[in-house]
Amino acid sequence: MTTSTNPCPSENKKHCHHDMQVNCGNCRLNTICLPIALETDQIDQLDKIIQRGRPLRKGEHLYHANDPFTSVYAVRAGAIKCYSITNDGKEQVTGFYLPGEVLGMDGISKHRHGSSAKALETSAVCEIPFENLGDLSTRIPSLQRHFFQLMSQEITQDQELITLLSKNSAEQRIAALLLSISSRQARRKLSATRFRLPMSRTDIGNYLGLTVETVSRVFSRFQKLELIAVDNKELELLKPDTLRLMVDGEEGE
Amino acid sequence: MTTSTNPCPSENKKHCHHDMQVNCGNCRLNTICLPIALETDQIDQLDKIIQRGRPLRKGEHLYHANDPFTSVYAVRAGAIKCYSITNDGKEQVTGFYLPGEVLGMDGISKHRHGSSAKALETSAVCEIPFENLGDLSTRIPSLQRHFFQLMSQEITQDQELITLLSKNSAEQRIAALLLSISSRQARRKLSATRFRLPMSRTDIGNYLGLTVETVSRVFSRFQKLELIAVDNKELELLKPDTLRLMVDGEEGE
DNA sequence: ATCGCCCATTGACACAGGTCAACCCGGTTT
DNA sequence: AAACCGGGTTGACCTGTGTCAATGGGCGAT
Repeated sequence: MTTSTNPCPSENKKHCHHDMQVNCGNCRLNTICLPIALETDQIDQLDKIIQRGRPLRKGEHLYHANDPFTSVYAVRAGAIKCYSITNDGKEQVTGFYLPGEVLGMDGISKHRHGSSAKALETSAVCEIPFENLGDLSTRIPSLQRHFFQLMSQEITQDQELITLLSKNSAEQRIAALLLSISSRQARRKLSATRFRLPMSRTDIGNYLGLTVETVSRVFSRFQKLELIAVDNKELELLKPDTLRLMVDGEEGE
Repeated sequence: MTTSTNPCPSENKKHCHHDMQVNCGNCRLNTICLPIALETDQIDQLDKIIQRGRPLRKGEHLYHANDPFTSVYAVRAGAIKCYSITNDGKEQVTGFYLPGEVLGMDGISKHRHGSSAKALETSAVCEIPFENLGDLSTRIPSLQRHFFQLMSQEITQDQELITLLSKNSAEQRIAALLLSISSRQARRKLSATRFRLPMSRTDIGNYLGLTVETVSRVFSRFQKLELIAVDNKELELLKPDTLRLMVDGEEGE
């Protein structure tokens, strides 16, 4: 409920007293982030292992693919894009992470990050050293359970994306992405119908397996049909129900 | 360390005494399955919570989407296909699971299975009740770590599939699947170049976001180019290196 | 054997989305 | 203010894959 939307207005300063005050107990995201389902004193324990660095500026990396894996990260503000480079040198966007969401879990298996993570805008993240989280999880079973759930959720989401890519048209994919962002906005108690897209058209296309041109055309088409109103990255969903219908599509029947 | 490679040679018989004797300690898959990295006495503890039911016949379900989630499963023999039904009623294959592989982890987050699991041929699975596994994990940190790794691996694999679907041609997708099965064969010390595809062309197409017709045409083309030899479901990779090149593709350059 | 069924293959054609190219717009450099 | 640059939009055309339809082959049931 701060007046400024930017968590750290003086982002150039090395230390931002704003950030130093943050902890899981008072973070306004603690009902949707890792601490969910933890007791107050357990949150304090979790809090002790979490590290909060300086904010990332747009374009800065949180980690690179193949960096040794040490931590997972929770987004506190801003937006992070995860991507990997395919063997033939192309970028593949694997996900967008918004405040309250946890990224980096794909690095656990190989002890190296499987993808790179880059700030799409000025962002703040909480670093959660994985060793400590593992230890703590053996002492707080509900934390272990919750973390299992987080990973399982990531799997479910990836599988939904797989379905989207393998079965749905360009329009359906884009409608689905817009609705996904919308519902994640709602989870944070922000407007579900008006928001700013943190990522470029190119990123959207890359994520959804489409070219920029197609993304642009679909946006234009949606605009013409008055399903949405776009002004560059500012977006308003005018008829979310219609979009929902497109995604849940009767067409195939 | 058994002499027979097939854990249940007389697979038509309702009860196969072989199966009743199986435990993690003597299972020939224990170097690639869950017990990996456990001590002997820890394996015994794991073994105690694992349940081994009767084999599944082809077409039988291990669980259905939306069944309450209680367990994850390790395949001991045969092959399992996981799939979900999209909101417009189409099937989406989300994965094929071969011996030594663990499935069902997408159910953890919602306490319900996110997909259905069906035997592609006569199969045997080990059921691992998740509550018990969680408890045991708090006492055996290496088990917890390994299970985290398994889930992370599933995430990585899903992301690879996402990349495949969003960036690669029909030929590349199919080449990639063949190589994936090949390497999983090798992991089990079976031939990496000759094997039987347990799934139908339709399933392959569904999994890879292609139609049956396209799958069939690509198989024919590969056959004509003498990259593979196909006889219905029997497959031989004649030039795995060429296939590998197709997947790692220079083309885009 | 014969029937029926399902899976696989092949061909002809259509179309969604990719490719290539031109242009626009807002911001930054000179 | 001119030149530049990256991101976005739009148009014209092309192509890989889907769609539809016909045919064949394997296998279980009778």
